[in-house]
Amino acid sequence: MQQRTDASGGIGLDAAVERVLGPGAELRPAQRDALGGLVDRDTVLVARSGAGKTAVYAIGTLVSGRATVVVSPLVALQRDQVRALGEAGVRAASVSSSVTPKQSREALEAVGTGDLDVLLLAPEQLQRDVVVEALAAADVGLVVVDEAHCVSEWGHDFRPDYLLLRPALERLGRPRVLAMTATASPRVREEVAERLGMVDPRVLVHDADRPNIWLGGRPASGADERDKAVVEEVLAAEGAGIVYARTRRHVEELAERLAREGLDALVYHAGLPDRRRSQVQDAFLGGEADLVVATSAFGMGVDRPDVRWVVHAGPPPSLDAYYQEIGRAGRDEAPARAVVVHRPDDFGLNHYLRSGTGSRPATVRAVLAALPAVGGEPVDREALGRGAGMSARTAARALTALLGVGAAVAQGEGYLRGDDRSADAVLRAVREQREREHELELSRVELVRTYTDTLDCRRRLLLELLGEERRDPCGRCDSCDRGTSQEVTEDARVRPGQRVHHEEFGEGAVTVVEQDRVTVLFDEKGYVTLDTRLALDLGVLELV
DNA sequence: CGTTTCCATATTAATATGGAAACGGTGCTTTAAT
Repeated sequence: MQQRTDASGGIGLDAAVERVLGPGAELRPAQRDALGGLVDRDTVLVARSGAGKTAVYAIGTLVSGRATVVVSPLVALQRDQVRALGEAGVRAASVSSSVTPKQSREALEAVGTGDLDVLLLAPEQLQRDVVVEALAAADVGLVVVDEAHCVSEWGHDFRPDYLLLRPALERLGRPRVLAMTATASPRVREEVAERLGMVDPRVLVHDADRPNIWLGGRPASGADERDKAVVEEVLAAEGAGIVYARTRRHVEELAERLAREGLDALVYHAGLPDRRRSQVQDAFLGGEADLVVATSAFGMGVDRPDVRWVVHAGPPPSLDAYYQEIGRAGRDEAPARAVVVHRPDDFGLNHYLRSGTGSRPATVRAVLAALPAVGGEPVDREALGRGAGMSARTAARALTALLGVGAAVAQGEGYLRGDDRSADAVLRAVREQREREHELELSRVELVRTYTDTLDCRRRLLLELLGEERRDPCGRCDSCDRGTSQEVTEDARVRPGQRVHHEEFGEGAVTVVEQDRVTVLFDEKGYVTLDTRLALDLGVLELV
């Protein structure tokens, strides 16, 4: 174990850099940027995988001499992360259902005594009192939210504890927060910052583009045509690759179809036993297998440098998700290829999958009734569940909705009413809020259609969505190859970022500009793609 | 939203049609019995 040196308990920056990165190594610009000011302000760091995001908090932790808590979504990856941190000279451990209670207890004690630098855990752990109390008593200087896009992508429905991170952070005494992700559109970045309760955060964006990945799209009219196109793509591709399908069944079908063509494809989805899943992932990562057909479950942790291509058999649920998935290709920076084969009818599934259900009204009503009135004594989640006659988990889900409309607030270690609106008024507000979110989600699904159908430069469209303005066509997508990409002229009337007003949809910001279409993210309505000339000339859309 | 499955009903009494119902993706948890 290394000796701490200076008075604050931390070691110097140079020493920390050397310990984490190795002798003689230097910080990359992205890392230097992120480290400077890390202790002064909350930070959202968007940097491509392989940019050394882990080193940022490892070094930050060693320098500050205080403990760091890392919220990491997948328990299955935490063991590797702990090991990697250990090799970098950082004392790390994790708390989860896959370590023994004894190990968990010891890890929490070690944080308290300053004998541990980094503690990794899933967001669900921060809803357990033993965990939060131990961490609140310890000297935690930084909370890192890794794969921070999960806050937005998973929080709403799938893993609601992501939305309860904010009150958990309050209970820890609001340490500095660093949210890290490889890709996120400005909308997702804003949501992450807001959901985590960041105040005036720094937003650092580095190298969103992956210029070595060639982008393409192939339309198909029927299911058979679509699958045939996928097989063609795979047959024509060289090197290791991933086929993404939307359902487990489709994954299995495609694997069989590829087998008939003599291609040995491994199958990966969450319906397989854990043992099989790790076998497949290890085989792919280890290079014993070069072809995997998978659902979106195959993703985080797939860090093989020489993946040469990614083919989507059907549209992804959002362009944020699409960029995540194709980002698994070409990490070695050698040429790679990403093709989406799309059929109009397949968008229906994404509509369903993105629709989300939310708590039943009766549940929301019961939780609301169980909350103490304004000025009362706050109750914790367990008590809330008991009071409402349901599991703490079910209650927490409804609580998230109530927090979202201000009908509930977190105070200290518990929750209470945020105002004295009637139950009917609150339920109406919850329903309206859900409808707004739903509409926004559906508009994100439709935005994928804008990408698949475009004749203009695909990369420019994707990058503009991610908040990077580009004028010149990229030269490495099918539109550019075909010559249908357009130069953006200096006198273009709309550019990304421009605020606009639409007579029906209200205020919004231009997100993507194509040859003759413009996509606007309206504050209330979500993403809408319009015919630029028509909208502007008829006065339907005005520049603000 | 679209596809598949299931069952009832219809008639080419063993297969066809149709309409209703079910299903579709990501993972954390944790307890009890081997």
